[in-house]
This record gives sequence, structure tokens and C-alpha cells, in this order.
Amino acid sequence: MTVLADTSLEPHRLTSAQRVLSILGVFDTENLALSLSEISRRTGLTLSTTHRLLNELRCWGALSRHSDGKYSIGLRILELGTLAPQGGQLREIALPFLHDLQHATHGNIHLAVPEGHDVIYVESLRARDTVPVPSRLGGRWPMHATCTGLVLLANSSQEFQEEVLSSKLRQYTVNTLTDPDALRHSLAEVRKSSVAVMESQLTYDVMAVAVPIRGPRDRVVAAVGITVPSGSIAPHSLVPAMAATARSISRALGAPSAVAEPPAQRPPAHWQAREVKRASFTRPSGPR
Amino acid sequence: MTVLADTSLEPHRLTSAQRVLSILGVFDTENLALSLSEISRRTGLTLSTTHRLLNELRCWGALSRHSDGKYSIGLRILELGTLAPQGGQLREIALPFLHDLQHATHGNIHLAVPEGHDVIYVESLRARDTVPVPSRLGGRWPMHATCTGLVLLANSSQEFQEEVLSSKLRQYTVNTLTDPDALRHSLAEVRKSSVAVMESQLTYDVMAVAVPIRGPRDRVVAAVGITVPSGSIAPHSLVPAMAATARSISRALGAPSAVAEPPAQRPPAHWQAREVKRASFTRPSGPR
DNA sequence: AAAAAGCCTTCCGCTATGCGGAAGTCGGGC
DNA sequence: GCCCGACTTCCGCATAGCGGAAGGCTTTTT
Repeated sequence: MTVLADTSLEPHRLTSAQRVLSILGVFDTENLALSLSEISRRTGLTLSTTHRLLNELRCWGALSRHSDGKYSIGLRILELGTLAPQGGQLREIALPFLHDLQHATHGNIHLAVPEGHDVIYVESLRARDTVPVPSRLGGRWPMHATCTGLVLLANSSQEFQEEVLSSKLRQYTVNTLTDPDALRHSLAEVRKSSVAVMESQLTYDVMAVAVPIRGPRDRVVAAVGITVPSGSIAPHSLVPAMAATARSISRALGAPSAVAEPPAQRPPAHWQAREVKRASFTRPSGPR
Repeated sequence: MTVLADTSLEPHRLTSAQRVLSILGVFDTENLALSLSEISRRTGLTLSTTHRLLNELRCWGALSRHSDGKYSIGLRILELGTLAPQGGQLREIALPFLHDLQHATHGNIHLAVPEGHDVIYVESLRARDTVPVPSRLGGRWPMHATCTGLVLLANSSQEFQEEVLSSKLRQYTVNTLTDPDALRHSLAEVRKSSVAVMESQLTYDVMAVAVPIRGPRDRVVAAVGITVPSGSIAPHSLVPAMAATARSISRALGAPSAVAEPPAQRPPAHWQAREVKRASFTRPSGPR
């Protein structure tokens, strides 16, 4: 179809829908509020066009305008976003189990789904009394550098895996795997064991474990991940709790392999109530 | 500006931006996935136009398409939504305090912000082991029928209050206040005491308490609410914990009135660790 | 089996649409 | 005072994109 990425050297050939979307697209974690002229510059649209579109978006509720004249994403978008089946719906079902998991392990818990070459966190529970962890609800990170991403990638089609492996893989820490062969090896292991373990591949001093969540027809639809300070706990000791959580959620989603014996019940809440030491998490340079 | 609400009896005079937005607008909690022709019918756009726009939206990631051909809201919208300052940002700051509050009270906790005549829940923590409560993240409910809404309305401009009071106020239960005078009285009390208490005004057998959260310049920017089964606990016994939580969050947001004495610290986690009896929550007929 | 009714997709010509230049307004800094 | 930047409004022209119509495909009806 039409290519959206327009380096805009030539006079912008954009459809009007693309113009609207390009305005929404200029907002990101570093640009939460932008003025008319900033938006105009960043989109490459003329002032008058930008002005008119901003008004239409604001009337509808997609954007809101502050007293200083700047625009931000509006609540209507937040509201809409929760209607995404892989987002709001999944989150709704998984949340109680994730809470249990957090109680049991005291780690930072993520629920991730694939989107393009990235994962999106549709839930992020941070551990009480721990330093901020680089993962927000709605956050986007590349698959190859996240534990949940590795799980999702390992369960994707061969074709998609190669597509991702042949793209430019950013190096976040000295541990980040960017070599296709090393990654292929990793993926094979994850596929075999149904668990991914990572050590400081996205940020330093963090250990992560992730497992797949399956839905109808046993397709992998999401991944649960946990991150804890490096060295605070042995990775494999987290696996039983993670596996049980994943199974509970998969069962609630109707995954055939998880629907068995006893009718759906929440797992007991006392697997691993072990204390986790604090550690300093460092914030990486940013997604994408 | 341009009136968006178009009863579409006359041939649709829509701008192209409105066409795009009207497509996004057809999705709601009851319509999470729609086919091309359903969307075409509901928007009043022709098939060909709808078809083209759906493709553009899908390419950008605003919509996703399933194997059965139906369209849903895409993750890109979820991602965008978290950039709303009153949403993602506020949530991020408030979450730890809300968690503490939930631990202490075992109730269902909400964080609500105003949007039009409604409130939007930007966070919703449901109590462990309680029956589902009618409030999702991203949910929208009228101000006059929710406890958090009452708090927000009481702290709005006189002008806005009258605007809301003179609109059609839906009756959800026999307790729902729909009489403007009764509401004015309620609002005055809330303003004076900085607390709202409700008994089964949105759904039956539920008691709710809510308090305001203030931001820079001490403006009320949000409200925290708690809902518990009716009769499980005395409303006023919840107030200290609620007030402390609101104060902590307000302080974190930089509210002058909350920045005082000791530098920001989390409140102790053992105010009210009292057990709450279960109760059956009933789902109301739906928002709007 | 044939026909009818849906759904989705593609094509193309006409014109209503909405684009962008330019002029007007407001406010702040030097 | 003047200038500069940000925002708003207006209007004529060209083209973007609208919608009718037709074609392919699947499912239901008779």
C-alpha cells in the first residue's frame, strides 16, 4: 500500500487521513505538549492546515489544549485505547493473576504484546519500594532487547523472525544480543524451554524472566515478564510462579492446552514471598 | 466552531478529518470488533470511502485487522493514550500511593479525571477476591452519578456546574440524584468538607467515598475514589486514609497546599487493614 | 443447482473539499 | 517605539478523494 514514511524532501504527497494521523504521531514520551507551530514544523504541514486540523481534533476530544496554548493527547484517545482487544481486554483478564504474581515475587511485572518489531507493555506493575524501572504502561521496546519480546519472537513465524533479525538491531548494553546467529540460538532455546532469561540486555543490573501466554487455538498472544535486580534471586526459582501465572491467564483466555483438570482457580499466593534486595535501575536512552 | 454531532439525515457534510474520527468513534465497549460494512453503516460513509480510510488507519496502526476480516482499535492508539497528561502521567505518579491505599483498605480504588460532563477512570484497582466492579480503566461515567464525579464537579466553575445540572441527568438507581437542587446541596457539602460520600447511586449495594487531588496552583485535577460493599464499613472510617493518599499525590504533583513540613514520603501502610465483606456488585446498563 | 443476498475490493471521472499563501491580530522583548 | 514570533482568519484554485458502479467471492435460500 501507500508508503507512510515520507522523508518530506519533495512536496508532501499526503492523503488527508495521513495528515490527521501525522499530527497524532508527533506526540511521544519526550513531547507530551506541543504548540501549533511546533506541530506544524514537525509534521511539515502548513500553519493553516495544522491549525484547522488541530481544532477538529480538539473538538472531537483527540487532543486537549492547555492554558498555555499547547496541545496534548486527549482523554478520548486514552478511552479508545482501552478498547484494543490486545490491550484493555487482555489486561482486564490478566490483572488479578499479575497482582498475585507480584505479591508472591516482589518483582516488577510486565504484560507485553507484539506490535511490529516491538513489544508494547499493556500492563506494568512496579514493585513496592523499588527504584523506578524503565517500563511504563504503553511503553514500546524492541523485541530483541526485551525478555518478553524474545518470548514473543520465538513464538512467531519463521518468516517474521528472519525479518526482525535482518533489521537493524540496536545495542543497549554490552550484553544486548544483536548478532543474528546468537539470537537464533537464543530463540531456539526459548522455544524449547518456554522460558526466556535475560541479564542486563536492555538496562544494567537487571535480570528478567518471561514466559508465553496462549489464547484460543493455543496461539501465543502475549508474554508475562518479571524483572528483578541482578543477583537478588536465582532466575530458575522464579520459573514455577511465572509458569503458573501464565497458565492461569492462558486458561482464562481459553487456551486449549491450559484448560484441563481442575476448573479455573487463582493460584495460591505463597510461592516465593522472598524479599528482594534493592538495586539502582538505570534509565536507558529511549525506545525505538 | 463546527458542530460535530450530525444526526445525518441530510447528506453528510463532513470534513475529511471528521470522517477519519467518525470511524474511530464507532468502537465502544459493546463493539470491540467491527466489519467494513458495519463500520460503513454506522458512520454513514460509503463503502468505498470507508474501505480506503480503514486501510490508511490500519497501515498507521490505529486499527488492526483480525483473521475474520473485522477491525479493532490498534495498539498504537493504546500507546498514544498513555501520553495524555491527565492519563498516563498522572497515573504513573499516583499508582504507588493508590496501591498503598488498596492494601490498607481492601476496597476498589479509582483515579478519575474530568472530561466533558463525565469522568474517565485513568486507573482502576479492583480489590482482591471481590466480585467484578463496574469500572474499567478508561471507563466513562456521568459526573452526577459517581462519587469521584461529584468531587470534580464541586470543584469546577459555577458556570460549568450549572451547565451540567441543566443537562439531562440519567437515573441509574432509585438513589441517583437527578434533581438539580438536591445536587446543588450535595455539591455545597462536598466543597465544604472536601469529601464526597455516596450510597448506591450508580449501582446497588455499593458505598463510595471520594476526595479531590490538587496539582500546581492548587487546582483540583483529579479525584481518588473508593468503593466497598454497602454496610461493610463506616464511610467516615475510610476518610483518613483517603485524605492522606490524596495529600501524598497532590504533593507529588506539586500542589502548594500539600507541600509542607516533612519532605515527600509514602504514607505508612497500616491505617485500616480491616477486612471487607464480599458483596454482589451489579453491572449497570452502560455509560452515556 | 441456480439464484439471491452479503461482503469486500477495485476502478474512474467530477466536483466539492480542504489546501496554502497572504494578510490581520495579539503579545513580548529589546 | 519597533520588530519578531506565534496564532488566527480569509479566500480562490487545483486536486484529492468521494461515491457510483461493476467484479469477485462466499454463504444462504428456494
